[in-house]
Amino acid sequence: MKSGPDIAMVASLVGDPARANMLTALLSGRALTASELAQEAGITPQTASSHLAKLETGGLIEPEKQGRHRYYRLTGSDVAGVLEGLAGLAARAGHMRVRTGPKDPALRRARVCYDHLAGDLGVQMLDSMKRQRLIRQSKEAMELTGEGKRFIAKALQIDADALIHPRRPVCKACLDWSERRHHLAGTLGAALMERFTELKWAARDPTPGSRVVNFSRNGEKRFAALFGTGE
Amino acid sequence: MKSGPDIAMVASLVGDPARANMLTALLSGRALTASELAQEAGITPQTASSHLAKLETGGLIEPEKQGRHRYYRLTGSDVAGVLEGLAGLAARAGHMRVRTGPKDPALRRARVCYDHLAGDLGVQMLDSMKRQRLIRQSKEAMELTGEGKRFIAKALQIDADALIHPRRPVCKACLDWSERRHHLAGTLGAALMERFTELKWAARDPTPGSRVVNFSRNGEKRFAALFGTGE
DNA sequence: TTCATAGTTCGATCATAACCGAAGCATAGG
DNA sequence: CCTATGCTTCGGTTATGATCGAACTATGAA
Repeated sequence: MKSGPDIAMVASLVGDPARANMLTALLSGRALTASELAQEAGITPQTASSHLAKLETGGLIEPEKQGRHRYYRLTGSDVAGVLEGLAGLAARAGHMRVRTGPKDPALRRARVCYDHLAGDLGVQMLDSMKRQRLIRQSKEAMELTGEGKRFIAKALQIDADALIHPRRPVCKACLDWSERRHHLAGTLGAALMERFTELKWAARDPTPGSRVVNFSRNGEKRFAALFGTGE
Repeated sequence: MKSGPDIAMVASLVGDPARANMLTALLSGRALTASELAQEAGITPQTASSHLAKLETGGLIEPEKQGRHRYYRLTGSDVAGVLEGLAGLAARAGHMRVRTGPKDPALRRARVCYDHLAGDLGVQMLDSMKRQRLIRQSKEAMELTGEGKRFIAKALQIDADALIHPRRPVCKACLDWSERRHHLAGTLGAALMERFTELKWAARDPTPGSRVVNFSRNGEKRFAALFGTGE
């Protein structure tokens, strides 16, 4: 009787708190070992192993053997997209996890969303780029303008032509769960994030599963000079 | 320790097969009564009532009382988007539901995806519109061209300016799980689907939770004349 | 070789939640 | 009023699956 993809199968994989914690940790875009993920989820390695096997056969993550470690990563950005979508629904319904930790404000200010910048600063950046006409939003379409291309070349040494990718857009709006507005994804979003870390304006928090991005004093100033809100 | 939206909460709601069936039925865009949804999921009304209450407090569906009936609908197209995303992941991993029913081929040919056309014909239509330069896809951006505006006005009496909506794009690519390619969503996609039914080219299958779209003989011919593949 | 660490498999326990029968409200229509 | 229908609440049963202890395999280091 029933046909079509078995969405309950996939959703139930994400529906377990331990697995959801693991997947959220992997949203950082980094590959993590089985034990790191176990710690992240607050469970023993045995239990984690069982969960990871399920996630793997479910096609959500893929392993990479390296010595005696097994590194796991998300199988693609489409998985990340669905996870972010679920986060959006949860945030909209006001279903936050109760234990709000000390890192929460930092997470809301700046975090990595798979491979690009999200949070308050991420939203600010996209806003500013639109205001400065570096990005044009016509209807739903987002595009880097000529001025935008010159801007990223001059200020950040990013070649716009190098951003073109067969399977991924240059500019893409990504809904930010903490701000409930859009930030910039796509190859441009990824390139900018990479540039910020290269320039040491910002660095990912070193703790394994963390998505927090810490801006240096100088980096924050430079960032504000380019994308500041106080015009 | 943990912070952020509770994605496990939402995902586990979708993760139960009975609830997933209900949600999939609601993907048709129609509002369905509690008993229709119970039948759709193959469970008794008591059980369904409990599930529906959970989905409601989870913010995925909303009720509307009408006499002694309670009609339920999805709370928004963002919910539909996440459900389609999950379907995409399931299809990619090859996790189809085993019981492939007789309606399956019809479902793959043409179905409604919330409020627009999906399936083989939906993908064909978008392809054809691009080929005819009615829609231009620059990088990731999709836009209705001038020629496209004239075309929909002349052939289908759709006013392009009336499609502009503050919170919804005109053209939007939506991943099709059965074809693994994009079809057309957005206000234009919805308007086209509406036009097809008004013109009696196509009609939704009358059985409650069905997403199947049946084209009439004449409708299929007219559709092919506009968006046919055999050029 | 021996030891330590990373990860898995097995078995048993235990809690959650899906399910239905029966009874209880509410609305519509006589 | 009474009756039928749509839906919900309550209680008890049952099954699934998350969890961990213990034992096992594999890789690397000494």
